[in-house]
Amino acid sequence: MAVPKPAGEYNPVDLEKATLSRWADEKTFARSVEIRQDGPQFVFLEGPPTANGKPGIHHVVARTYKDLVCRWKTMEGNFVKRKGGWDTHGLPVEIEVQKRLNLMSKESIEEFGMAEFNQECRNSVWTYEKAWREMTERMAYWVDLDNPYVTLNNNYVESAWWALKQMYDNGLLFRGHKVLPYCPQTGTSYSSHEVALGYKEVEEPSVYIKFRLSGEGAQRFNDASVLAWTTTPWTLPGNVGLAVGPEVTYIRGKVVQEAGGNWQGRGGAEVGEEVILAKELFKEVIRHQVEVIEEFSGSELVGLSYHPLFPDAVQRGDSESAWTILAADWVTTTDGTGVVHTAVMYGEDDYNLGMEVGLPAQHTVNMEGNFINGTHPELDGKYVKDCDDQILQILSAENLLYREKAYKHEYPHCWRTDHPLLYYAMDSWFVKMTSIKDRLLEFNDQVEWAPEWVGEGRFGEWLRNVKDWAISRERYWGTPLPVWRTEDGEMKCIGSIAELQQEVAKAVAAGIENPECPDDVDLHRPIVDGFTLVSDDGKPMQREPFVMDCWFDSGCASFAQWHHPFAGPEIFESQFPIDYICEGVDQTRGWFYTLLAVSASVFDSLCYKRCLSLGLILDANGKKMSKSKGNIVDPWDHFNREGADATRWYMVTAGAPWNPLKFDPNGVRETYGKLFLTLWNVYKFHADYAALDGFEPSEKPMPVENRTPLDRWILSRLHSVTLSYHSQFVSWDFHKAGRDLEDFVVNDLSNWYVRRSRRRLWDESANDDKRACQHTLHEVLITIAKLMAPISPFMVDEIYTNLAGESVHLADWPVVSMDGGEAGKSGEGDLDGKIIATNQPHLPPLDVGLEARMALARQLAESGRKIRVEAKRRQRLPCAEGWIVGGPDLTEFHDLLAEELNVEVISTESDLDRFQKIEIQPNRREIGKKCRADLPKVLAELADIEDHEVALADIEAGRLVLAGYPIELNDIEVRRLEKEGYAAATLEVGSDEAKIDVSLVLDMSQNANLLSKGMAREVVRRVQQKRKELDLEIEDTIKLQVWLPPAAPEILATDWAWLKNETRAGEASMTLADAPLGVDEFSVDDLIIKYQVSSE
RNA sequence: GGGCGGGUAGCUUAGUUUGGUUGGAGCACCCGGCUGAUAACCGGGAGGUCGAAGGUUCAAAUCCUUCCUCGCCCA
Repeated sequence: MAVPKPAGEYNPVDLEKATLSRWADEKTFARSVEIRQDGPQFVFLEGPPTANGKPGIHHVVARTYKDLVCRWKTMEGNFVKRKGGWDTHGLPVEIEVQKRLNLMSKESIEEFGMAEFNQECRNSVWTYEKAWREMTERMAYWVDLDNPYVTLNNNYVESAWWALKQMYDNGLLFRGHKVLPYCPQTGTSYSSHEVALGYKEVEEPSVYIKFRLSGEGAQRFNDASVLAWTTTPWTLPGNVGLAVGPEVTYIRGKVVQEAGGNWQGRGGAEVGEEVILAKELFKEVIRHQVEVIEEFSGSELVGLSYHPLFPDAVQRGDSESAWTILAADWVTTTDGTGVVHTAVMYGEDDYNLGMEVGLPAQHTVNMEGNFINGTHPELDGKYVKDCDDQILQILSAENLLYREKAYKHEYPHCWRTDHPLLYYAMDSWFVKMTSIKDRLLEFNDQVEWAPEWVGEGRFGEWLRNVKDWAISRERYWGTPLPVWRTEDGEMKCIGSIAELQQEVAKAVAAGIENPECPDDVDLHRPIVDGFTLVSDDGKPMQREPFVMDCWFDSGCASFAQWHHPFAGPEIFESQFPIDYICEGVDQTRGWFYTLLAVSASVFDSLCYKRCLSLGLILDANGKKMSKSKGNIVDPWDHFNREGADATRWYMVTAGAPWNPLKFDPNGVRETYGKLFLTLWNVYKFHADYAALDGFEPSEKPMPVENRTPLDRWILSRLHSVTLSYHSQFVSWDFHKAGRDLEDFVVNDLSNWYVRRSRRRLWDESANDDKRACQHTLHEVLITIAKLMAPISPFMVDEIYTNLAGESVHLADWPVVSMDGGEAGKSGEGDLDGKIIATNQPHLPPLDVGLEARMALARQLAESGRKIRVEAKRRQRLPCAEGWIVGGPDLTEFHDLLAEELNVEVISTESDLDRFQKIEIQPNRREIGKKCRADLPKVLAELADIEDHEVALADIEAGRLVLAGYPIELNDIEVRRLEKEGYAAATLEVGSDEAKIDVSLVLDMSQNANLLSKGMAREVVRRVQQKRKELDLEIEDTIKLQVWLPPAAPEILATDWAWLKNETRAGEASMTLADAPLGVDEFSVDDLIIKYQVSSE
């Protein structure tokens, strides 16, 4: 350590840039990690962002929480590796490229060339890498971006292949059909994560269709029609079944009258026509007068056949069950007709039912979203969503439509192209998550979630309803699915490059031609598609033409970042499972899930032990930030104005991390002005005087117990605040920690300690008190720097480096871990001054009594000012005497209070009655317990008591009974009120059990001595103001003339001498003569005082 | 439609677990004071149907019920 340099002015942008280059020069990040390499591992995993989107303020929020925990854990002595990562595959990348090159269909991509297309994707992935890097560095997120994991790298892909092979070997990977939300524009089905991005409210036709019974059913039910309901008319050509609830009650009704004049839309029914539907929905659906002919249960309908709506659309094949009524227990009567139209290929329930009973599984819609030729002459080749009207027209013309009406509901849309998705049965690959659901739930129970309700509620709920994970995508840019298949369905899953090479060699040996498969073969399409493997019985095997859900990629990050298992077990084993991850709450079903899904299915293990789930970031009006609304906050606006420190501190203290953050640019401004400027000025005050005085921090300081109460107080406060800050960190309450620390810096340190200490440092001669103050400030600043370093790493590093000679990020956390975890003693309560040992070797002595007494002294100072205002006694006119009545001994603060309150002498007065009388107040909590409903009566009688002294004596003697209830001491509170003639205020201190009244009484009398002092202060105040206006240096002397009016109180010699000294007036005169024109003047107590200041 | 979280002053929020005197702060506003104290500080004022209604209770921001509303997630 060395004598600190003067601080200079605070310019956050310059300071932060200089700090960044110092960190770069001194390799501070790397060193901060290396010096802890023998410490315990704290494993962090970076959730990989995609670099083909511009980073925004919400990324700064997430990165702040990642960074602060890693920095904190590092300072605690842990070895915290921080490998960066990039998510580089997936649909968003493809869409971006497709838009740019105008390749909006799969055909056009293939025409363009898959290899070329993927090359474009590979390049596009890095579009904003520079912007990300700059943002990351500027905000001081310490993460290793020079050796990041990248999901497109061969090593990464190979690890992902390995993981998939594990799943395959564990029997978790299977091929099937699945009805998925599908976008014909992008040619892709979507995972639930993606679908979730595009729900929109839309109004669509909802229709009731008449299905005419045929055969036996027609006879039994007199040619009635079964009514079914749908909101997707385009699925009607694919109808092959109707589902009813076997337990549900249905009716058959006969139309007996024409519809009324208020019939809307197409459709209808003729008199004499008969319809069947659920009894419960009958009134809601039927708009004709109808005679109910019979009631029966759904099971009576099961097995009956009906006439297909579009007879040519689907071939019956060998299906017996096609166009019959089927039983399904999931049919409800909450909406529709109690009869569910079933189109096997276009609904999940439909598909499952169809598979169960053997309905024909035939598409009526192709992959482009158009009706297949042969469906219906008017529909063939048309985009299904454009056909709603036409379909209704066709059905209406054949009298198969009963009613149509508009229906508003949430419907999923493509999150990229905004087109409505079609539920569509597709070839797909799945991971059988349903079979490991119990393990997922067990692992989740072991995760420490912040906040808890995300883990228990949202995530737990998701896991309890877990579905098999559809991991294949009919796309180009992604990790290829490493499965090869013969035409008749034999399969092989490849788990490494070496295995691929072996299999290729085997195929070549079997006479199948293959390209080279070198060690660095690119594990992407179309290269891997080019390999044809061979099955055990010699048949060629082609790769399944899918890539994997890019969420599978990032779900592999915990091990694929280390190229596990190909890189050997050491690194992986030391870095798994993860201690801490942190992302937005939107990752609950995203990354939080896929990490667990992969680790559970590959390692049968949890993946992360702690997960901080962050709230969304909203704009200042509470609206979600989005490009389209134009309410995006650019982090650089703040980096370049208030600095990254203030931006980070604001984000952390604006609310709990898991709550939505309304990002208010004014809040950043406030944080800058309040915390950072204040702290800088405290630091500047210390550093400037330290430099001036040649303060050497390493010299032996005065023992704390010998320092002034003010010093001991701020040091004890530092201890208390540090402990509670630490325990708030431990319980994830970073926002509370930050707010408390901010309060400490602004109120305790700056507004009280420094303000009360200024004069100590102004003294030019060397003395012990000044040295003690320097050491105290030094120690406080050092510890504050350490505490703030994780949240806002710049300014405190400048402070710490100047004061301690090295970067704060190499320093140790000031709190050492304790067994009980009881870290946060607030220092309240114990007024008698017991010092509580906390076994914290790096913190100064804790003295909770001193803290409590100082808190009281400060309250008294506030009271004193209030007394003056109420008594209209100006602050600069001293009072002769003041008394503190009651409470603990505050002798140690009497001088301080006298100065604060401008009172000549403060003393303790034990004779309460000299100033005060007592008053009895009810303790409602206590009386309420015993009196219950009679409380108001008791209170009324209590209020009627006139002589409180007597009443108190009665209570003490057990004689007082109110409304029939004996009143005891703990039923009341005794208050003290000041007698008239004194200006006074009373405070209540202490906790419920031991409440004490403390009063401050001021003597309001005046005399010549007081008036002289008061007048001297008035003059000093104006002269100082003038000195400032004249821009004089503090040490400059002045020439001063004062002209007093004859009625003014005399300024006594001692006060005049004090005045000259205070204002550094070398030459000074004071007369009662008339002043010349043009000099300065002020008025006080209706007197005009004139003065002139000039520099000497 | 279901789950979760929120709704407290013009704005940002504490307090709600464990009911108890007059719901606390900060920003902004108004008045006053103080200052060789920094984009300061201190005192006072104004500003609250604590989302609404009902219930429990002597007593509800706090507990219960229903509803409204916003957000997220799911369907």
